[in-house]
Amino acid sequence: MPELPEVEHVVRALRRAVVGRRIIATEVGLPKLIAPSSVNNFRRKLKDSLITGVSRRGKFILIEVESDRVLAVHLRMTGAFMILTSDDELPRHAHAVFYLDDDRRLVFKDQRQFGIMRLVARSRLASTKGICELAPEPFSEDFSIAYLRETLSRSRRTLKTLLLDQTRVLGLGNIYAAEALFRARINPFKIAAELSPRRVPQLHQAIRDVLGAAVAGISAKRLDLENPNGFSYGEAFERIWQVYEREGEACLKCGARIRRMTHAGRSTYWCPRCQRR
DNA sequence: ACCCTCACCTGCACGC
DNA sequence: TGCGTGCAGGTGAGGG
Repeated sequence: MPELPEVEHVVRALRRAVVGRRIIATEVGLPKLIAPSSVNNFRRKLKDSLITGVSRRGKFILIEVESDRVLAVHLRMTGAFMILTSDDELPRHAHAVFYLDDDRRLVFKDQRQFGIMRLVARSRLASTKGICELAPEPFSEDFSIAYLRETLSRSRRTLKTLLLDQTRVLGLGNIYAAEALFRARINPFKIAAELSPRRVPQLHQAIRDVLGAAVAGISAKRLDLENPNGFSYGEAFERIWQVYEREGEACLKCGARIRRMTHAGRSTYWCPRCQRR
């Protein structure tokens, strides 16, 4: 489910919940989750490790453990962490369980089984495939207007597709890509290289605004991993969705009917009046 | 190098 | 009730 703001929320919640805890034992019920590592190797390397920090790179959650290793986790569509006490029942699709030294369990569940976990040496993280190709963090100085202008100018893909490419623009997914384009009043089917240079700053600002507002909106909900009930991502920041899942509804800015089209395999929503070609 | 389509999975909502 | 279809917030492999 998650795009960068949701991942950031999980990182903060994990930080509160597990930093300083030691992993006593690990169980993995879905070997492909941690492939190509073997389950035995994975368990052995994590055994008795202190969790020293939790950070993020793009949509990867980085759980730092002793002996300078990092557990890089990607939630993909349906991955989620939760904290259980020793007598809570395991939820469906719980594929990895980390037993902590305070009698709680950190559980990774994933209905669609797309999520991945890789235990890598900290020194090799930056050169790890899947991570080394990622674009600059959207709130870093490296993600500048000049960077975006240069990136757009080199692509003949549509803006919608380009915004979903994590090696070009980091952090957006299908919802926030649509929201950012709406906010910038740019048509999703516009060829990236053909976007007028004077509109690049608007798009740049819209990307940061959408991601920033979502991070703030989720953070204000003060959700944590110990109380997963009642936690629906959609619910957490639904109010800021202005076009996503609003096909046929009136545009909040101009009243025209929001349209939806399948493009590059994904639903794309836009306002035909605010976001003319 | 680029870009598209499909594949990876389960589950849910919908129409017949 | 069941069954088929389409859809879901992500990405990677493989092909043109």
